Amino acid sequence: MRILVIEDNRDILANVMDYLQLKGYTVDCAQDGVSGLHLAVSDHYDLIVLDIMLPGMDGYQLCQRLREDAGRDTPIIMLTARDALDDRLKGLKVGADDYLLKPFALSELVARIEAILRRSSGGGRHRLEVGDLSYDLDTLQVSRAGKLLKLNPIGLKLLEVLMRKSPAVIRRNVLEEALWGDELPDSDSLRSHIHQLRQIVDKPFETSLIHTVHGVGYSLAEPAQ
Amino acid sequence: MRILVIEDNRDILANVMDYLQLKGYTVDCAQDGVSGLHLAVSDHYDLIVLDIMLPGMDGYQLCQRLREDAGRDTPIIMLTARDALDDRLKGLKVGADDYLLKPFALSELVARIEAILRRSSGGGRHRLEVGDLSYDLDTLQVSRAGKLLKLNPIGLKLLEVLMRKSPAVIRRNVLEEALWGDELPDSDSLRSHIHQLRQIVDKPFETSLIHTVHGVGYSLAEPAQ
DNA sequence: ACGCGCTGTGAAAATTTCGTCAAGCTGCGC
DNA sequence: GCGCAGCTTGACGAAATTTTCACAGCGCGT
Repeated sequence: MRILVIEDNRDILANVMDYLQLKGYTVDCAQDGVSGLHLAVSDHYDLIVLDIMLPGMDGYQLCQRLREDAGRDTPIIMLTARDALDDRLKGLKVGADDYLLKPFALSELVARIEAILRRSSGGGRHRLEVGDLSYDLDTLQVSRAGKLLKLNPIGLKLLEVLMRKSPAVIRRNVLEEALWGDELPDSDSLRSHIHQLRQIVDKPFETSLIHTVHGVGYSLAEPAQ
Repeated sequence: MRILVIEDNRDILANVMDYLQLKGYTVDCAQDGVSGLHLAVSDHYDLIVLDIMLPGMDGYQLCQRLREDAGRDTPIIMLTARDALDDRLKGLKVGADDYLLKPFALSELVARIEAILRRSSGGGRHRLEVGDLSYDLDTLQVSRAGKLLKLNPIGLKLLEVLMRKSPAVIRRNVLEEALWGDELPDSDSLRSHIHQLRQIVDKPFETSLIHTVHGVGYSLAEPAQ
């Protein structure tokens, strides 16, 4: 479990980091808002401990930008020295998951962290559905009409893009970029993968969901539309 | 959802009850510790809002007797006017799930209630369970089908991550990050550890819980799913 | 109808990833 | 220093996946 601690007071920061590492967490830190936000966006964390008062950018702004600009829903626990009601509410309103009043016991922080991690790991079930086709993004299980389908990593990625934008048509170059980024293969292997995907997703069933748009790309949609 | 509010101040009590009923909860109340405990034991509630300072029996005693004598683990949110650290800790230690400092906004109380209800419906305590596999995070004991298993530190960590997110698939790099943070080993030693973990967790039993997802990572789940 | 370019199809070749094992390394208690 | 447990590394065959290629068929403009 990776935790990011953003706190400008060196003493508190060192204490918190030591204790969390002792508890088996992997801990990174930042001492100001800007670098904290940068870390939070560029790397993956399971939870963020965020001080309100920070040089550069305060905790509220950081939280808000992380949620709204970057679209991350990483759980956040806020640390605040003030106990005014408005501050607590403001934190929750801006998207924090919990708060802790200074001074706090390290054991209490850990209790909060565990509670939040328990909550967030259980709740997030991401799933894509188009017609009778369903794709669980957590377990990577794809099924159609109740039947489980076995897909390759590339097949999964392809399907994800197609389902996300369904029923829109996706251009070939967009699909290729989604699969390979900038370093795309010499030959046109996208065709082979679409073919393979069809074998698994469409072939065993009555109706086809994957449609080709000549000269443009592919789309995934129910026949009704 | 049934909520029991134990609070001796009539104004606060009336306010809280009105607001909670407005939010769709079924609310009962008590104005002293003894009748509060009686209600909590004799009836079923999904959550209890408990004031610390009560005539007859204070909140700590009530909480403790509810947990230890009656064996109920009904979630409890404590209300305290003091913000001394010891009081908060004492509440959590005695078995409360959360606390709220007076004065508080009713909207905040509801937010807390919803968080707790979400949490308690989904989760256990300091123990992870998947199928017949169980991992006590306090004693670090892992057992399957009643048999105790002996694991290395790395094995434990690996298992913890896999069980926490079960039945989701965990990507290789996430596992590596969880084990080694940023300083990951030169070669692919994750494979060796998975192998070792399998020898202990899966090999001696009928069914396998650890599954590899080629090109992605690993998952821990019951075969049924 | 014709031809060119785009697409579907199938299979072999190339590459990557995986399971397994054994040897070597490190830190630690004795 | 010795032995031990835990961790890392490298090697190998096996399995799965991805790429490449050749060819047939189709769409579309002329």
